[in-house]
Amino acid sequence: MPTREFSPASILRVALPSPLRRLFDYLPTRQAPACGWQPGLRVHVPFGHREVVGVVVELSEHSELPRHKLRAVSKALDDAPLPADWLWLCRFTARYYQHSLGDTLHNALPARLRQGHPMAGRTHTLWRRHPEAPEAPDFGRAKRQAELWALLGQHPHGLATRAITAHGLTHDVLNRLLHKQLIERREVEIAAEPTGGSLLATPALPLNREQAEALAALHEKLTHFHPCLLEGVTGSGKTEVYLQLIEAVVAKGQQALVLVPEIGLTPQTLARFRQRFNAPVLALHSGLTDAERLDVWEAAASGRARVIIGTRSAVFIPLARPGAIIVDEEHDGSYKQQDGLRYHARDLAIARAHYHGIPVVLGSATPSLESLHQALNGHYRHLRLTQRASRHPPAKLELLDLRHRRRQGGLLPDALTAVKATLEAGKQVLVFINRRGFAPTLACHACGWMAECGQCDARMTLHRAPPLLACHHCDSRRALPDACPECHSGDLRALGSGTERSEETLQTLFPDTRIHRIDRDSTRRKDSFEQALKEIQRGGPCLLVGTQMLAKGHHLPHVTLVVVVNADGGLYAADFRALEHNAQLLEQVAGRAGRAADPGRVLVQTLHPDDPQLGQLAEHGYAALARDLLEERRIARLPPFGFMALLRVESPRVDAATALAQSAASALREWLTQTATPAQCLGPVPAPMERRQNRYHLHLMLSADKRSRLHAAASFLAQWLEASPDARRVRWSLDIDPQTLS
DNA sequence: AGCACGCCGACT
DNA sequence: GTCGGCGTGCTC
Repeated sequence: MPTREFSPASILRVALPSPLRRLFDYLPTRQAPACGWQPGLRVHVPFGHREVVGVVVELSEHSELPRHKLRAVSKALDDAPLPADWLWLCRFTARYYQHSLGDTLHNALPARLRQGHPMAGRTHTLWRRHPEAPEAPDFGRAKRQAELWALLGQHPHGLATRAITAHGLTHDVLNRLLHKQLIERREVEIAAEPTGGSLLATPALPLNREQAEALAALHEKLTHFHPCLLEGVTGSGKTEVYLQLIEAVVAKGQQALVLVPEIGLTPQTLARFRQRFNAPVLALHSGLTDAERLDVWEAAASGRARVIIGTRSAVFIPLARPGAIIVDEEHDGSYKQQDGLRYHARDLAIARAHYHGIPVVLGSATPSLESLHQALNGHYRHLRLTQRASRHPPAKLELLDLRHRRRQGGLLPDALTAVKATLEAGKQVLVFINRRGFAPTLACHACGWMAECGQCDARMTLHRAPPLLACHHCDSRRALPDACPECHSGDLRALGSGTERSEETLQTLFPDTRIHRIDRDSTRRKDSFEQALKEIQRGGPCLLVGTQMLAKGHHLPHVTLVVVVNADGGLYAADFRALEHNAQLLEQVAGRAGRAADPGRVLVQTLHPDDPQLGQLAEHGYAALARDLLEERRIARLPPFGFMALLRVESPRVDAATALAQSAASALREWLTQTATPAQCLGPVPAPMERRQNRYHLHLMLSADKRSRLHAAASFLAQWLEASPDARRVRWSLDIDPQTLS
């Protein structure tokens, strides 16, 4: 076999699924794979006392180790390397986030591939009517068999097993018809499946002037790296711009990758894309089996899939002919992975678009300050959509003073009056409370005792259905005490209110009104959320009580009043991003009001009605507040004007965590001084809520004005930790560009 | 991370 | 006697 430009390698440098941030050298097997040894080939190798799957990333003539210490690869798993774009992105990610390359590759590979299963030659079973079967066989009383027969009649090219079982038909029914030789099965290689026909299924919608301008701007540079911020108020038609951009990309024979937030990948979203394009639109969502995930991977890598929609991890999908990347709701927190490899999918999408030389569109009604900054300083193209389809201007926030005033179910009298009027007018009301459960805690009115979690520095939340105390930071639960455990008084009271309590109180105030509570507890059952949404979208007066789940994305055309029970969540928090996130959330919630024919009202209850920033948000909206916040960040040299990395250290033993954090800090400070690196090291400090699940958390903050300096310091820190024996006894992780400080 | 090795306590 | 707790060390 010819090896082309690759000389017969003497050493294979392999990345392995291990936190160790280095490669491991192996000797090649006697016979090379068909393509010769190349970076990107998966291999089985002996590693310590076990066999693991690794990826060859370099070929070399020499090893640092003496030859007799090297072991040989057990076997090559592929006869062609993994996609080059994928490999590039993984290497970039590992470097940027200071993470082991082997572990990064492992994370980014579909489960089947990381388990060592072969890439190619996979087949689907398709079932169809036997060509020689009679037209209308008699099934007698076998209703299921007749049903299957009829179903296959509609699909002359055959139907996949999964599609058949989805109709409620079992393997047993299939086998019976197979036995009677009425149907036949075919194994079809997945790579050979047809790719769909004409481009447009349903016609594009007409664009307004702003949409047309945005689209024209995107069309200008379809063959270049072209980062764009599409800042469009709720209901301004961002999705239509995405769809028409994708249309252009697909028409050129290229692929589009669409990233959506975790809760954004709904059947409706998917249906909207699928209806629009009569080309393969594949979704990567949590409901897929490992085999299906691999199918999507293969379809994207081969170019058969034309549109791929997925959440955070979809940024790693390989693309044969990339044409554009879209990041919808780019400010959404779910794009940042919060454990292990802490990558930000939006940032990787930009890096990827740069690598491919293609446009990337970041869409949001409430852009992150990072993206807004890049748009304002000209690094990104700034496209704006300010007109709402409904012609009503976005509702202004009306601030209601919570101080010294009675409330029922969390609502002030003015708010209740507005609720009553709205319901009487036959419209819907959304009550937004960012707290699930019945009440934030249970307190003793006699001695002041409060229910605290035994494992966390946190109060336990009172739940009513079922009745218990639950910690929202760990999985501990407790039965409700009959009396105060401290003073044995029976006067225990719920303190404050959550969604359950508001629902209950509002139901007594509006006994004839249908109330839907939407939070993580009420939507445990698989499609209960979908069901509730359907009912809500049909119209008719009702009350919606819910958390963030309701705030994001969902189209609620009959809601004309939104009440925010408490807007103060982020106002005076320690986390410098809290206000940005709080403002984004408020704007999103407010966007739920009056999306259809009727204008909306948004009532925002607050203990700080005179707060200038809340006032700015209420009076001039998110865009105005965001510019103020950017100015504050500039003065404070905070992101996006400075760069940060956060070392988190945790251990069940507070002394071990503290000792490591302190010695890491002094090692880093010494290094900063010696190398004269202009970067700052702050801490270590106890993390907010220091004890969680009986583990103690400490933070060491690194900051610098230039990304390269931050990178150098973070790189030193990671190497120091990896070499430190003490670091093996505690858990630590380095978070580059942390999104939250908790 | 995994996994083996090794050294101590409390069981059939 | 040995089963198993987790501290320590190593992985090309």
